[in-house]
Amino acid sequence: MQEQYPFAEIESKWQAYWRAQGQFKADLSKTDRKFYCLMMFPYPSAALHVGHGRNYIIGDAVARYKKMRGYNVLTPMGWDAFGLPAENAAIQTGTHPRLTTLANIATMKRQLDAWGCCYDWDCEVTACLPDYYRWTQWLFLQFFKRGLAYKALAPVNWCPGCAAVLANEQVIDGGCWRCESPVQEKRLEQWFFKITAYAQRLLDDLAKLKGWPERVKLMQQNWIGRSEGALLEFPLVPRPDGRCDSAKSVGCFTTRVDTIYGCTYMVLAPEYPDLPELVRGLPQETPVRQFIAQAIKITAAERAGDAGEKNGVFTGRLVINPYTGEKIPLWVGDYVVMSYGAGAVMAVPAHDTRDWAFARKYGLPIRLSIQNPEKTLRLETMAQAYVEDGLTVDSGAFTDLPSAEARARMTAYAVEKRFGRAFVAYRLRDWLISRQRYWGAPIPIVYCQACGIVPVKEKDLPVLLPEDVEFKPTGESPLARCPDFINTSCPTCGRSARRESDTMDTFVDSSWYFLRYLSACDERQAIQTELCNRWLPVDQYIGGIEHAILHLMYARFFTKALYDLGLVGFDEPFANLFTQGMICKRSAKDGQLYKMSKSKGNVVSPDELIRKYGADTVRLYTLFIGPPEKDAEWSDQGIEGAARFLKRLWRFIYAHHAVLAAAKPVRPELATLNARERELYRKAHETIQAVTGDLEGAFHFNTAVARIMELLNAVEAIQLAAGARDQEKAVMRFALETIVLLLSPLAPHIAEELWVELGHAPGILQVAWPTADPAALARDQVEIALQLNGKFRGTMMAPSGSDRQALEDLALAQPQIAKTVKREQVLKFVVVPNRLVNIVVKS
RNA sequence: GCCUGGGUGGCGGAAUGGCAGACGCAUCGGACUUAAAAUCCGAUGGCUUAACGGCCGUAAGGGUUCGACUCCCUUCCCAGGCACCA
Repeated sequence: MQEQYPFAEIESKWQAYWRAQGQFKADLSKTDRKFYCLMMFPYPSAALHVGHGRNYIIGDAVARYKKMRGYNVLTPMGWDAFGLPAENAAIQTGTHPRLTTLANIATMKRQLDAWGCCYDWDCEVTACLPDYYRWTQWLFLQFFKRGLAYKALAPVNWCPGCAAVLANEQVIDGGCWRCESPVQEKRLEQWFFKITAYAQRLLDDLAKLKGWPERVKLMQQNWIGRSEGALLEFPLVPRPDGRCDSAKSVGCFTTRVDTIYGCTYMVLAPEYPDLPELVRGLPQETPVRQFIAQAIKITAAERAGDAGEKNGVFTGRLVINPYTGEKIPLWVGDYVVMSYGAGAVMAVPAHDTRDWAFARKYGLPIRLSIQNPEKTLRLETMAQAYVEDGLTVDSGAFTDLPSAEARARMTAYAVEKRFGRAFVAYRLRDWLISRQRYWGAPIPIVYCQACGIVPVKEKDLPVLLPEDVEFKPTGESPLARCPDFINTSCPTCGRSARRESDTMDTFVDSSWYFLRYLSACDERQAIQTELCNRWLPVDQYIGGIEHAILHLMYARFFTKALYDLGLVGFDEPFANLFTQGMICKRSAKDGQLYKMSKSKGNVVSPDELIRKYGADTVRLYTLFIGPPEKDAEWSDQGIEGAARFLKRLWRFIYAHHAVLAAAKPVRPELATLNARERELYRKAHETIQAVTGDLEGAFHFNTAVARIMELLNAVEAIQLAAGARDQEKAVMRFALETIVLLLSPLAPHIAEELWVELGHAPGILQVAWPTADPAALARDQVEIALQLNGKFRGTMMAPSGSDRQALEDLALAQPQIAKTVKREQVLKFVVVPNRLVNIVVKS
């Protein structure tokens, strides 16, 4: 054993050992005590930085810990390898995305190895290779067959930066999730997955996800946005010019039917499909058309940013309030959203903030239909809408009912009179999956003049991405300009036809990869149902909070759809989810704290740090940096602490190597230990207990590392001499072995090496995780806190398990108490056995 | 605006009703060294005291309790999610 901690040498040695021994090869045939440990697979950008590392280091620590606890652990890794950055790089440099992607994968794989993160590489999947995307296409066809994939003309989010459309989930604050360009609304024909068909199940089944963070479930719940209400038809008053309308009524969705008697007008969204027809030939046609043109032009971001200012125009048409028979004006307004509910709202200005503002602006009537419990609302004195529930007033047969009851009875009335029904609206929209870009899985569809939209035959999959393509983005897929790709024959009639030129959103690729790991090399089928049913749901999923809605909702949707298709026998993919916080670093430019990213120029490369300190140091610091679910600031100085700790551990074992080697390998006998030995022995067991609790429960790696550091501090406080008693040597050896074992999931290389130096056979992962001995944890004497009227007044020692009376007597006998307090003065003793005595006296 | 988290030394953080500040970073002092680095030892919330000690202190204010960083109420601030969603 050498004096200096030779991290570089031992790290490559043990990495080779793990690989050679196949330490992380899962035996898929055995599923008793199975543990599927999954980390979100990375997008192969240029290289990993220490911020990415948190995910893999936590995952690796969990996998190693579970292995030592005797689980059959599956930890696969793969690559979310399709995506825009590689294509954008190709536009700039001319290098094909396939080449840069594969080169990046090689780099990142090397980095993961260097970190000591171990995976079963036999299960590796790479989303951009035909043997993977072939099955992504196959799944698309299954969805298509079931009507879950459809093409529709719809207003979509267009990102001018990426020259492609985006799904709703990919629009953040009106901008593109990737490049932050303001998103524009366009009407385009696009492919969608019918995720809304699963809205209710996605919502309901959140309750099943006991092992998910509450905030992630809440975010999904908000995103799905379920609202219960009623769908009501307002009959159209016939046109003044006597011509006919194709629609007889205008439907609207409301959650507040109870306010209907206060409804004084109705508003349509500018995009309302029937609107042009409704106004055709009327004097209002021109102003309405102008208004529509203007409203549609402004982007979603502008609309959101300008919330508050509401604009609209009268359509010249009237509708009839089906409850009152009253004729009310029909308006068009830019505050009504087409894609929610029915694209129309019944306006109750007295009881809705937006309607209030609109009515005030355009001088529309305001009528009170809900009274507050104090019955103090007067229209003349109201400064804003009263939006709470209350009691109905001036509501005909429904007057004087509590809001909830009014809603129930009014909805029932609508059903009875056949002008409405109860309805549930969701905020969730269908998932727009087509992208006008090259580097993705082609959508396996063919357009035939005669047969229309025709799916590619399954036996003809994959639809291969052509190699030689002009990448420049124009808003049309580069594939559309590739005649060899585009021109094909119809799978049904054989006549000449065109291929779909759009590719799939890369979130499609990542919605099922965790299933493919179980059969990565299967050329006959996408998913091995039996195997998946035995290994899933995933026991522990680990990834970033940024996917709380995006990937995590898409993957849940896919799993449910595949369940319905009979391809898997479970309907939730991830039983337990852990979302780690991001690693941030101050920017050298402006001193602000940013998420580590290449664009901010604040990345720290692991390569250099591993060269300087070793992988174990980087791992230990990454785990110690703070609570893993919270964001943390990377500190170049902080890592020194982790480095010092490992060096101290190494040096201590080096310095006592001979003594320890000479020690008889005996288990310490409690009864024969002296006080000092007993203390260290207990500390070791306390550490086992604490660290196990930290790893088992909520992944408190930061406190686990702190406990192990404490144990080393206690060890170092004892100078073990060559002539020390056998018992002392035995306790010392036990404490050191405990440190090494507890450290092995966190800093595995040094743990393997020191385990061997302590005289054991190689292969610490095969060693059982230690358990704390209750007898060793027990104490004869305990320290008890003394309080006088709740204020701390020192401590005293007492025999463990002393009863209340004994503790009271002992407390009164303590000099600092006896000085000022006599028993007669005591009003009350508060005794917490083994912890505290509080003496309450009259003050 | 609504919904979630948070706010503790110079810094990252620990403690979830019972000795606030574990562990680490930084800083200061000392040892070793010709010197420096590395390493080791010690100090390190504020005020006060010659000292023992005392008082104050977990965003602010109030409450519950023998006892509150922890529970409750009010306010402020920060972060995240949703947002003309009817």
